[in-house]
Amino acid sequence: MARTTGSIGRETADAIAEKATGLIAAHGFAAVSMRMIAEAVGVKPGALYNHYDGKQALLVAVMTRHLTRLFQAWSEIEVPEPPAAALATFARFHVRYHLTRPDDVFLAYMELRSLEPAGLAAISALRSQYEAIPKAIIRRGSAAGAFAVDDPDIAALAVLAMLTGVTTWFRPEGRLSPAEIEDIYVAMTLQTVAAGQVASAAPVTFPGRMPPAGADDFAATGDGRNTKPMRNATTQQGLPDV
Amino acid sequence: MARTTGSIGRETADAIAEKATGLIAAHGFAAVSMRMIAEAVGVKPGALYNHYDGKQALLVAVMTRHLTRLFQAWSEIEVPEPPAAALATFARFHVRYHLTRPDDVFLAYMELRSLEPAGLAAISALRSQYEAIPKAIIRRGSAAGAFAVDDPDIAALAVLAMLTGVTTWFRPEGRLSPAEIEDIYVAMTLQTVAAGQVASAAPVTFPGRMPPAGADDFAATGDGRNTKPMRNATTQQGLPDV
DNA sequence: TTGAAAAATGAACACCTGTTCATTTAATGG
DNA sequence: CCATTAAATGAACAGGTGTTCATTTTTCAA
Repeated sequence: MARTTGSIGRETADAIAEKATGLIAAHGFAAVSMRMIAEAVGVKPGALYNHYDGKQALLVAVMTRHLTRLFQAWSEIEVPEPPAAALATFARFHVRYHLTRPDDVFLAYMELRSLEPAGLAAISALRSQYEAIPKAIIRRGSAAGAFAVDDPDIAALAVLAMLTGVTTWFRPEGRLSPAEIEDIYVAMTLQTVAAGQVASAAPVTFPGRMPPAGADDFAATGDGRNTKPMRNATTQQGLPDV
Repeated sequence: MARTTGSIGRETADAIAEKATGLIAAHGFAAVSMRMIAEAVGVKPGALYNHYDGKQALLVAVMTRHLTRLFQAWSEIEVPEPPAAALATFARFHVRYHLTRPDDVFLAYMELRSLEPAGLAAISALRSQYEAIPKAIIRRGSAAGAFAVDDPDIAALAVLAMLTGVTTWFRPEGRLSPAEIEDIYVAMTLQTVAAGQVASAAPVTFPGRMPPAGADDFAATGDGRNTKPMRNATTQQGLPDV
């Protein structure tokens, strides 16, 4: 025998994934070429194909790597039993992870559209698995009366969106430290699902057509969305259809 | 004189913007070619340049069109005086608009990275102007004691992220109608900023390194983010630095 | 109907894309 | 040290990119 697999190749493969993550997060998958990635790594384009089967495979690898790490990190967390404490723990974890590796998170959430069917199915499954964490906590807390939400699953998705949004404005040189940001988001998360308040106060009057009459040939673009007329629901009063 | 400007050109220009919006929202700016847009419109690629100066100018035009419409729609809304009602009105407006024109919203939030400096400055300014709406409401409600938030501006951004996130899972054929979804999100928004509760209960124990030790050459990718060590803040207890 | 201007065409351009492959370089177990 | 294999190279490929421009077609005011 002679040279063993992965002696130096593992390092290069990691470097490729790392540089690709940064570039794709910054410019988008389609905007980043294999030549750009190769140059960032310090290698010629052809070398990338010794480590990944192609651009699409690289994207799948990068996303899988991120989600695997995310699960690994969560599995190491000690989650307290009470729903409120559990949700607080999750919120803190999620925000901290996002502030630590914003590129990975951003990429995994944004480039699903760049995945071909095979990879999409795999990554979507992992993503759903992660979303199941806050869903389970909120469902449990809701059933136990610790939380009061209209719809536990939607509340979980709303909380996730809120927490994930931190990456859109966070700058390390900003006025708040990561720890302070964590505290703020944990508090807001708990408030969002908190029991003991009637939130739907103040009936809202909401006049006016909503979608400003745009080009009249707009309908041609519609893909069938929003065809169901909006009907007034329980807490609404006199809200005209759109 | 002869033929007047915009006789038929306005329609084509609108069709181009409309088709471009849908395609870019679906595949990303870089992944959509001028030839794809032209074909969707039913025209040859060269014709696009009779209406827009180029691909970049088209993106700027599409975003400006969306934000202009958004402001126009908001300006037609009657906003009640009390902060809670005002915020509820904004939340309902925001969710409804997003459910009505998800492509425009998604594109405007996601393709900022595809803008060159000139266009970026213009669009960012409009975006900040929109974010100022909930910021002002929450600041006012916070000062008046109607809301209790740690940081009004961050609360506004968090609420916006939460509301905008509705587009990531909404499907018109889903089990909830748009009106029901509006109600749920309005309620959650009000809860998020609600006064009268101590949310920061349950001290969280949070062991373990957070960023799972990845490639050791990761530092090379860092762009300076997260260099400040995380320090424990007020509501935290025994949370180790990352 | 005529003439001028707007709009669309079709072909061409220089360049960039992902990917391949025979060849060369480098590392390592025996 | 040497044979073997991993890894990197450099050149090439077929096709796609944004954009241009002279020409043709369409529209409408006079």
